[in-house]
Amino acid sequence: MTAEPFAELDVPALRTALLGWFDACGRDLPWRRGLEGAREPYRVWIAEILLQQTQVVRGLVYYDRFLTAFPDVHALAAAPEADVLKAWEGCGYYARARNLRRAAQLVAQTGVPDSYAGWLALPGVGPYTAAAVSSLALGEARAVNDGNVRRVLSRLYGERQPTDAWVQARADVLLDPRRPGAWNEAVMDLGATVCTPRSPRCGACPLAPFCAAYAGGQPETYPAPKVRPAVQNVPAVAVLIGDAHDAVLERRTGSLLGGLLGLPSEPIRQDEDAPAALNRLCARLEARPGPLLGQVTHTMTHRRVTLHVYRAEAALPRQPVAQAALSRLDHRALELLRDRQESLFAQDSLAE
DNA sequence: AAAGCGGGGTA
DNA sequence: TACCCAGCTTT
Repeated sequence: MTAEPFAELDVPALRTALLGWFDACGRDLPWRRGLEGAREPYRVWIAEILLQQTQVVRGLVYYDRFLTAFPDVHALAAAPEADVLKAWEGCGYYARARNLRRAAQLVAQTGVPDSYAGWLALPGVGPYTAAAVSSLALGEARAVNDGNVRRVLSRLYGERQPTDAWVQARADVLLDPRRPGAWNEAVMDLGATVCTPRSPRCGACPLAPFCAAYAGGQPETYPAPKVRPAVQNVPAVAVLIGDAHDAVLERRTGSLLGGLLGLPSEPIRQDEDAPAALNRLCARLEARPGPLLGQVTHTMTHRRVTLHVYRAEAALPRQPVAQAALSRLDHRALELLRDRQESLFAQDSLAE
């Protein structure tokens, strides 16, 4: 009973409808400079990495900042990792920035890839990004499969549980081989501005006459929500040595916030309390523990980190906070001291 | 195949 | 609060 729309779909008419809408209503975005199907590869590449799991309005801000700091692939390849992470600060998923820099070093040596397969071989470039860059910059007929495409096709065909392979197969069939780059941009623009997750604007949709979910009357229920793992609590202690402007910072290793700097910290283990973890941390640093400044909690998609922030004293080198790439969590921890200093200052002012 | 990885917007 | 965002890598 499902299925048949796929067979019955008038693909040429659907292409005409969507590309006509795109030519009239498509978004004007800074990485869309140049001829259709022949965009500047570097600009498209940076945009596609930035936009992975990141909404366009946010990506726009970082795009300008990043291209100003690293105008071409050679500038990016030559930059220290810390500079690249600083430009990425606040954008999340920091492995993207580290992989991007590594990939730029490869491209600077071997040249810009000239095919889907060549792009796919670069670190940080998966099937989506390789399809996007090769269609937009090289004119290659590769269909992208992202969250927008998944939602649009789920509704178009009335499939509530679209698998990755299911989406890719339909996207491959629909892709207009005469305008692959424009087609990919059109589906994504439709998903971002019309065929939105919660309240789609079907009255403005060029695909409404073709859409199974629209015909069924409840398009907003497609696709079914993804099941997500529960958020885990991660308690930890951190020490602030120095002040809010110059502090002892450590480079975080591992996957969580890896590559960023942050206040020295230790996890609070199952069988211990915060003071015990503080003592272990101070022993490692050869630091003298001080009073509790407060707690900060930061929720990410899959982790809720609660940091107990203490003062400490130690003869360790401090660095300027403004030049370091920090997570939101560490910025909040530093604000504990900033707030405290300001309130002390306010009291001093009142006393005079 | 599933988990892990940021941070913020939206309803 | 729940869900999502121009996904990729590792397990």
